[in-house]
Amino acid sequence: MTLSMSKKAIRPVASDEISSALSRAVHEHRLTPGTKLGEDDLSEIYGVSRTVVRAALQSLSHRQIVEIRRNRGAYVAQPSPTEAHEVFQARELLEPRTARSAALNATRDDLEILNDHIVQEHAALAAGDRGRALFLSGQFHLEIARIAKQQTIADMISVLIARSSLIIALYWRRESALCESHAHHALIAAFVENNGLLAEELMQSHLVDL
Amino acid sequence: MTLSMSKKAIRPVASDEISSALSRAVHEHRLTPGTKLGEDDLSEIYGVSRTVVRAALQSLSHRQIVEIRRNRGAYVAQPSPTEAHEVFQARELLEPRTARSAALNATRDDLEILNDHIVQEHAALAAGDRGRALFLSGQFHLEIARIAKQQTIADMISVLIARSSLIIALYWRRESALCESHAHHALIAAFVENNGLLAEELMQSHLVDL
DNA sequence: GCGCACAATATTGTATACGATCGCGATTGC
DNA sequence: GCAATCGCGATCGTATACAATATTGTGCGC
Repeated sequence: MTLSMSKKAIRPVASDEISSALSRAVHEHRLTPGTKLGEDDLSEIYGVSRTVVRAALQSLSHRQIVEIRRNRGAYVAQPSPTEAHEVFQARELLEPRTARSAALNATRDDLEILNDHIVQEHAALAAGDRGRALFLSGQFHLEIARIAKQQTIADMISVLIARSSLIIALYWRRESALCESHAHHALIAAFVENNGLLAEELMQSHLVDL
Repeated sequence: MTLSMSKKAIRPVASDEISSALSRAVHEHRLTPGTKLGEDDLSEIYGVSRTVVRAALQSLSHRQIVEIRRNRGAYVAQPSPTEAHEVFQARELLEPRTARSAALNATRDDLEILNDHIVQEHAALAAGDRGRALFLSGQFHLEIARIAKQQTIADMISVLIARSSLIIALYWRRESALCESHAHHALIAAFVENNGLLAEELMQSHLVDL
């Protein structure tokens, strides 16, 4: 508790510390779909009042990471199969073309960052931290949207990635986190030679794989 | 006050009554970009406490309709030119393909609804209610996403349309609301004959026009 | 006359308190 | 013995109160 107090003193920032913490927990599959997120519990855990917890939960609910049922509380969302299809169809609409733009915009620094993502992902996988690997894999896609200098699209992709993580938690069976690495490597290769069309096609087939 | 109490009794629903009311006001250009939305003012106007007003404002801020500056208050968003481009690029990515799906899915009832939208839009325009015409024009696009049975994409388009309304309020000069009607009519025609490719192209050029 | 500093005011951020609603379990009637 | 209902506990929704921060107005000094 002393710790949380000191952290709060250091950080005059807002309540979305909590929402991003929860978001990350969902990304890393530390919170599984259907988990109840009681307001009192969270306010106890984070050492703040229910007011700020509610704000965080509402934020997550807008991003469809949690579902708020009136007078029932907040639960980690459980996307239906229909929603799952919708999410990946949306990603197929957004990401390939964004990858093309990114391939044309990518600077040397950008490539460095992307490579770093993959390195960290491998490290996490080697350490057995599958959740963190999954999170980094999502951040890789998000980074591409950022490189394409499309903040608006990046925001949309960000929520789609979060929902994808939930979908994976619900409907995934195979341990096919490895094949992704290859796809990501191939994407970077396309970026290196500024091959927009190739990047677009690679992203397309990468998404179809899922 | 008795009135508001009874209304509250009738409606057990939540606080997003306020957020949708504000959203609509923005859509219809009754609230212009940069307008300050004071919490006390709104709570007075709607006869509720600041708590619920804050929730509504946060909701709108997540949809980027209002911008919340810490300890400064909430203001109707003022999209930068960069953001404006991003919004329309995102719409160009999403809407043409969605229109194609919609053209293939559209039932007779759907066409009825779309026609009704246009009729109402013309009526509003004839009545000089340009704001309402603009709102209905946006709803037309949203309806297409609904017809395509893509709720996820529809949600994204919904926020893009809202932001488009802000962009129009900021950067529009010509009174070219008329040409839209023609484009929408042409889209319906493509829907009638289930011509997906035509619908996609029409939507594409329609968006490029803006 | 202008600028800066300080105080007063207003507005937002956070916490707490109270009322409403839902779920669950025990009790009672059939 | 089973089921339905009533009551209790828990949790959420809303309002209000308090604290922190920004803004504005005023007065003093230069």
